[in-house]
Amino acid sequence: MNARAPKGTADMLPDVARVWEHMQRTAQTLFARYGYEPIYTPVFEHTEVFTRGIGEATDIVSKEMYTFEDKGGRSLTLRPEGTASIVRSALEHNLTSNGQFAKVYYAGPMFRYERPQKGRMRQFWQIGLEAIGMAEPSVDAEVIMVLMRYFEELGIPRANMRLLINSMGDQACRPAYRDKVAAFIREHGEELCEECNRRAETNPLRAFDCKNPACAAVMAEAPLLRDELCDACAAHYAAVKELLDDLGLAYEEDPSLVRGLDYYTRTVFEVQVDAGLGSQNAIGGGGRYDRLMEEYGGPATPGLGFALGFERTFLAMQAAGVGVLGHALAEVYVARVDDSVGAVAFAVAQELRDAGIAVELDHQGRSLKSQFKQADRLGARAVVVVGPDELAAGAVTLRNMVTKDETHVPLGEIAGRIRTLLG
RNA sequence: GUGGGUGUAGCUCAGUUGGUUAGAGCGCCGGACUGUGGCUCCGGAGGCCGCGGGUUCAAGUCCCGUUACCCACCCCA
Repeated sequence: MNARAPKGTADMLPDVARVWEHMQRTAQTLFARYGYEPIYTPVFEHTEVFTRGIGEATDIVSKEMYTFEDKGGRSLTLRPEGTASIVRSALEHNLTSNGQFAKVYYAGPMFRYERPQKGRMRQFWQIGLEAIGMAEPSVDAEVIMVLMRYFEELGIPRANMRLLINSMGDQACRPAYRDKVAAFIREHGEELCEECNRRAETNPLRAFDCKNPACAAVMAEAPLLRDELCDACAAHYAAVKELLDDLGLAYEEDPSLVRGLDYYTRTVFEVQVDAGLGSQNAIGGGGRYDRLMEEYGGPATPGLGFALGFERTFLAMQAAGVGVLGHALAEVYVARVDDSVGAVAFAVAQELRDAGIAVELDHQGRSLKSQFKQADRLGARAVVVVGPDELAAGAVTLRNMVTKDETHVPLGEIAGRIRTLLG
């Protein structure tokens, strides 16, 4: 058989899995300080959760989804992102009815059928956070703040990151603006690439994202949504910026920041880094989606959130020199001198483990020397040597691996002595 | 979907103009130290040289195909 993980997937071996767990622990404690609770939703959903939520015309829906039919004939899709599922779940369980709100976070794998490259996988991991049921600008500021604090807590210096923000407008002002951009594109059709011309019909705002220098030059002259926002959106955007200023959080306004999911309204943001990600640059991003729950047939319910990528965040951590986590796999190693005392060594190890101490021991009958090497490699601070000589007197030898002191310890006192030694 | 690069030990890589037993470093196991680690020295295990064809007296080395991975385009986390 083919013993290779499928294209675009990767095994997270212990060295990396340790980092993954560190990222999740960090998220748990930080997010809890801001009042967010964990939530788990299925990794697959009815396909329309994504087609309706993310938008038919987006790249994700039009060409990147893992969609399949199950044995009952249902069309299901492996989640390409997290927000749609969370909002669907909030609607299903009425989490935000009668003025209630939900502040939740999740972590897990997402799936998109794309050509893999640096910082891009078909199965990739995200941590996301959503605040649903609140429309106030201070919620926007809070969510953005949590995201920035999270990266900092992982060791990515503020100086390495760039926070970009923009406003996408709402139902009152975006449609008119959209038409304006479409008209602008048609007007300059000959100067723009084929793709951008097509965008005029499907998703005009995406033309701002085009990396073609000629298109970028033309689009720089296009009308900006910033200048077309309705009063309510302009006020909201101004309030968010003021709050970020008050928090001392530096940001850049980027009128070309048009994120690739249709559900965004008003505030959108993205965190970019310069080093480590190859041709990619975003480690996290998000925005408001005040119309999404309505799209699912629910009541008008505001919300916003962010998502960040494990793989890319890890790359950014490594670029900042903090990618490697130390690991002590055992606090204590129980060594046996020969097979005659193997059962005693095994029992001693169990006793210490029951006492809450991380213990490793040899199962394969290796030499004492090799057991000490192993103890050293695992970072054990003490070794309990079980040998026939001391055992005859009802004792074992306890070696402090740091000071090299060795003492005989009666069998019944091992756990206590080790606890003292470990401090 | 398109383009470029690379596939040799667990890992990182050497392998001269094709020449017969395919190497190094790290890691692993053992020994020097007859019951003891981190240093040093010595020894050992471990290789369908991605896969399939072809050229040749001879292919890890050349040619064709194929596949995998990497990187880039597109777009996103």
